[in-house]
Amino acid sequence: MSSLPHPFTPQEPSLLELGTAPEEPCLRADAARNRARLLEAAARLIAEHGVAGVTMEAVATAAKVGKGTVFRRFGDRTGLLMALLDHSGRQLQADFLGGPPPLGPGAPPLERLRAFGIAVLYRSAEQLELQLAAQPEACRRFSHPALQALRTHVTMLLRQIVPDADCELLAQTLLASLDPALIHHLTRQLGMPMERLEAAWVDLVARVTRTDPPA
Amino acid sequence: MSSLPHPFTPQEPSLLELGTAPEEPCLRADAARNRARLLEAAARLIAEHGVAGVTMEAVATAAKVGKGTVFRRFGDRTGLLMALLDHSGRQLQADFLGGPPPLGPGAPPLERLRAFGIAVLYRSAEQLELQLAAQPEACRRFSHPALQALRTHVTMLLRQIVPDADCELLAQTLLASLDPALIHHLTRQLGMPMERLEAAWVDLVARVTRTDPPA
DNA sequence: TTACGATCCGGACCAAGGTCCGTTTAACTT
DNA sequence: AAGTTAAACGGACCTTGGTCCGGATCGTAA
Repeated sequence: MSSLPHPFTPQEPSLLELGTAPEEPCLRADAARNRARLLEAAARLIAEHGVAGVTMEAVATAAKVGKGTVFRRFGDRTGLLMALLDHSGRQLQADFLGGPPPLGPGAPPLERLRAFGIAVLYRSAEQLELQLAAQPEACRRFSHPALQALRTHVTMLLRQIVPDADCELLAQTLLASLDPALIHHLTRQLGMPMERLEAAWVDLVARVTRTDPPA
Repeated sequence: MSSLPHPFTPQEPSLLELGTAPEEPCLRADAARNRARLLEAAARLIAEHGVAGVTMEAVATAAKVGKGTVFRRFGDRTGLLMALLDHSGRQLQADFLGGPPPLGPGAPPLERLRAFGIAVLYRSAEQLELQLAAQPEACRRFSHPALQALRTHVTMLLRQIVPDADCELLAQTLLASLDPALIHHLTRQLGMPMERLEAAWVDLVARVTRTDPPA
């Protein structure tokens, strides 16, 4: 894998200010320097050997730094990848918070929402390799036979209810809202009661299948 | 972690018929025997030490089998966990394919769809530990600050458009349909063009925000 | 400038996932 | 019953993520 041209080619001159330690108040001089070095090295490795080439040891070596330093700074491999991702993340964030319409303020909410989704869509389509590397195994869940069965079933039901819609993709969305990881996050980490999730599901189904656009 | 009672307590006597090699046509006698042994051992390990205790070597040892055998049979750790999950997966599948209404055939599609989501919801809520273990890192993505910003933004927009709805959860759903891994799956593995995704997003937004009296 | 404490660095070390290949064995043939 | 072959087995071996702690450095205060 990854012998084709990689989407992540650092053209920005000021890669050093990439992710200026958001949460950590102040970093000791050497720590900050090493952090920058590491991010630069990681970006270079990605450009040269693809995401697979970003081994913690390789990054450490390329940055002329000890392996332990990488882990102390970024926690783990995922943390490092996330830090790299943070850059474009903040870009998009700035765009819809203060940029020009229709993404930024000024346009009506509905229009902004449309533009938002499309922006995310295309941004994701670029950094796929990196995005996926930060979430190992992330795509296998979609091809799991059991899930495919669920999807087929939901698609079939949708076809009977809203024949005109893109039922495959609608089914994907519905199933995405039932993702175990999401449920875990909502109930365990955010403390939402199951009843609320249940109500939200029923409401979502109602909205999605409401079939009366009088044009 | 995982010192509390584990949700996965094998009470079923016939654990051996758990996942009877769905795709692989026929398994050699010894292979089938070892497969069963491995699944049994894995289930026991989970019950005793939680999912974290399910080390490939531990499973192999407990099943009195070589490590290589585990990998040949299940591919990797995720594969093994998936195989364990398959059981309840097939159960649910049978329920909505041939079970009694409202889940099974007999009820109107809309009602079945509602019941379906709720069933998945509660099933997921049980096997969380296992589900999550099969998708390492799966829940970290939700707490990532960049994603939180997106969510806040979408929630805010939704509040302006459909103030009566549960906008937080609606936002979660919308964002879930923009998940990078999902986009990758749809475009790369299923070959859908971006234009279709874009259209689906616009349609989804329209459906979700359609604000006409259901009553 | 010196002294000192907090912070950081480095790389040896460990555990666990994943690979490889020579050996064994089940299933089928004659 | 013996032979043949494709498949399965086992466990040594490699890689890589992650931990640990003695020693080096930075920032600061005197």
